[in-house]
Amino acid sequence: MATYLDTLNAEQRRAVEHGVAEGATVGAPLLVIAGAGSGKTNTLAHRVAHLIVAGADPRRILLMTFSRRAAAEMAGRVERIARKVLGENNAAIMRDALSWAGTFHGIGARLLREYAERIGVDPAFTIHDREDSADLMNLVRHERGLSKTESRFPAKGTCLSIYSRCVNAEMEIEKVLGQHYPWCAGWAAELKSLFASYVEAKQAQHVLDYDDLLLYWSQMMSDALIAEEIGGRFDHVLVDEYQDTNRLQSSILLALKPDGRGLTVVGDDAQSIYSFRAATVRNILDFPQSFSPRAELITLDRNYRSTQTVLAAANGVIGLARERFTKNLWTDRTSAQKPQLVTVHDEADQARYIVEEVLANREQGALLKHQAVLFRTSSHSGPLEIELTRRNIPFVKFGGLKFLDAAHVKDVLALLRFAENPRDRVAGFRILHLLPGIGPATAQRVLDQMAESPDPLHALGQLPTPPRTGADWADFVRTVENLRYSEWPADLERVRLWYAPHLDRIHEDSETRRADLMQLEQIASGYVSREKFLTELTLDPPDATSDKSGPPLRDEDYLILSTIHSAKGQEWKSVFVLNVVDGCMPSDLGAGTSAELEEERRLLYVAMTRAKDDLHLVVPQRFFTHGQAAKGDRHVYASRTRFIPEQLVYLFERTAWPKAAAGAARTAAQGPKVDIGARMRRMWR
DNA sequence: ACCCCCGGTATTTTT
DNA sequence: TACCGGGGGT
Repeated sequence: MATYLDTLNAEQRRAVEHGVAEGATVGAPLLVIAGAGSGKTNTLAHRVAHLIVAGADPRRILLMTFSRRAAAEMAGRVERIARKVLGENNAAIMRDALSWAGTFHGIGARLLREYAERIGVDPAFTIHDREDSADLMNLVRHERGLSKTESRFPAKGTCLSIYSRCVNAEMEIEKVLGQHYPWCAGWAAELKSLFASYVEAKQAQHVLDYDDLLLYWSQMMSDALIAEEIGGRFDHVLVDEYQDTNRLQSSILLALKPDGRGLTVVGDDAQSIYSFRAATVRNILDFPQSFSPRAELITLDRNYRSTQTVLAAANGVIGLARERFTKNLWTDRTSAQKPQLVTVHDEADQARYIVEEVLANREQGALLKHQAVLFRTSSHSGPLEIELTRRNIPFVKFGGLKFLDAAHVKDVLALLRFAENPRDRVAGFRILHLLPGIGPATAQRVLDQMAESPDPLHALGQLPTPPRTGADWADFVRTVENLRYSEWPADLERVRLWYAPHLDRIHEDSETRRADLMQLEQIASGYVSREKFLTELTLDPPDATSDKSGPPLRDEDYLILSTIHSAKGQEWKSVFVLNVVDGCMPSDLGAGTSAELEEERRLLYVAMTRAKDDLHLVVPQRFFTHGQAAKGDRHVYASRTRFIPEQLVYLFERTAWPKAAAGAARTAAQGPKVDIGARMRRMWR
């Protein structure tokens, strides 16, 4: 009968079939503890498909994942499985089926848009990303005179982080300050009033920030009627990566399904790496006891991804964790090859080593795509990126700087957002500032006058031309008015035409930036409306940057570079981890409290468990320090990460690179050790 | 309004 | 180093 479940092991099958009986699909709450590589995604996809096959309405299934990418992948898998089982005749069920698959933030935005009128929110609200939020916080901070305090007041980013943690952890500000920002503890009262003003500013401007998408959702659920209505829309609620959710998210979940029936959460406490975002493993650990009777617990500890040797090393690392709740993973994939602990001279050699190995692997038939280089911090890949570019090896990088962070891209988006929501001052300020002759004072005045009017765009058209703006002003006003009623995607062309002269004026390299804007236009054409485009782009920015601009290299082969955070849930045949030294892993900045240190340990564990066949941990011995001339040689010696102490080294094969003989031959070719040119120049300084 | 210079400082990970 | 914010001059 259900032969499509035959590929699953006993535990996976239990997880898939839980609560599904003859004629019924909604069962008691379920917690699946799924170790790395234990077929978690596959199990969850099969569960959803199984529910549908058993009669659940796919439009009444809410599936929340950590990232949009994961949601899309999951929806695709579910559809493939279900279509196969249902046969083409019944496959119509699957049309637009899993419409409620997304991130907490994405689903929140959608629900809030829908319920806006009932909760007194403008349905045309725009969403601030992290940077916009920081800008607004800064604005308020200045208005309140907090930028000129006697002793230094926390910077805008810090203020926003504190605010964010209060919201997401559902914690009092005093407690947050004490636990996470002790150096700001003296400012509690000022911060409180700052946050009050920040909230008022957001409301006046019809703007929500990331945290609001959860907070408003959660608040909306405290109304019994609305809670019942929204909860009643879904028979099943499934959450992936539950270890990386925060208290606010768990409140929402409990409000959706107070008795837990129809609720499934999946996660692995050993892979919890987002506590800086207020995620707490308590959510997953306390889940079973949150209901009565308690939630069913199923553990998946058979790993299908990695070889036994890779797993042994990863288990070794996580085995030293201070506290741990999950069992060791096991596998029957044997291998003679232990993971490698490779000592190299410095970061430049690290890059050369990786290029050499990657190319050797490719000669052996492994696509570049099946290999990945992981690192703690986005900037760690700098030297490698240079080497890859030099050797003409295509790569795509995940994490770190985003396409959307580029000034010119933000300008264009700001104009669109301003047209969509003319009360959005951050957008308005940014766009007004582009006009020659308009500085902070004029921009402020314009926005103030707009804010007073019930129809801000009309008010804008009525304003006298500010001095020294000339034709640019009329041009601007006309463009905004034309954008008032969106024609999508034609809006974007309007914006581009308006922006072009400013781009040329402001930026030297307008040519390359123009290419980015063309790419943006390409992305935009994939969205059905301006509102959708702006919302989704904010909630799910394109997360890869490649070395080539232009259309993403879809079919081509390329090497993956990724922060460990962005590598979550993924796997590759070969994995290289950069800078496995103290100071990078753990990061100097994250080694403060023991909780932070434990999270850094899990981070290394996550990195290691991404590897299927080969794992290379690279340990550069020497780091050039920052803050010196380009050819300076001030450096520090680094030591292997404390997470792999002597007692674990036997789990690895230790190698050094370059091999001694090759090294001797190479020295001469290794680029100038003595920079004669620099010496000559220095003679005259 | 805008440009330039100076001094202080933070510096990760992401929806 | 790089970036920001402030101050001062045009």
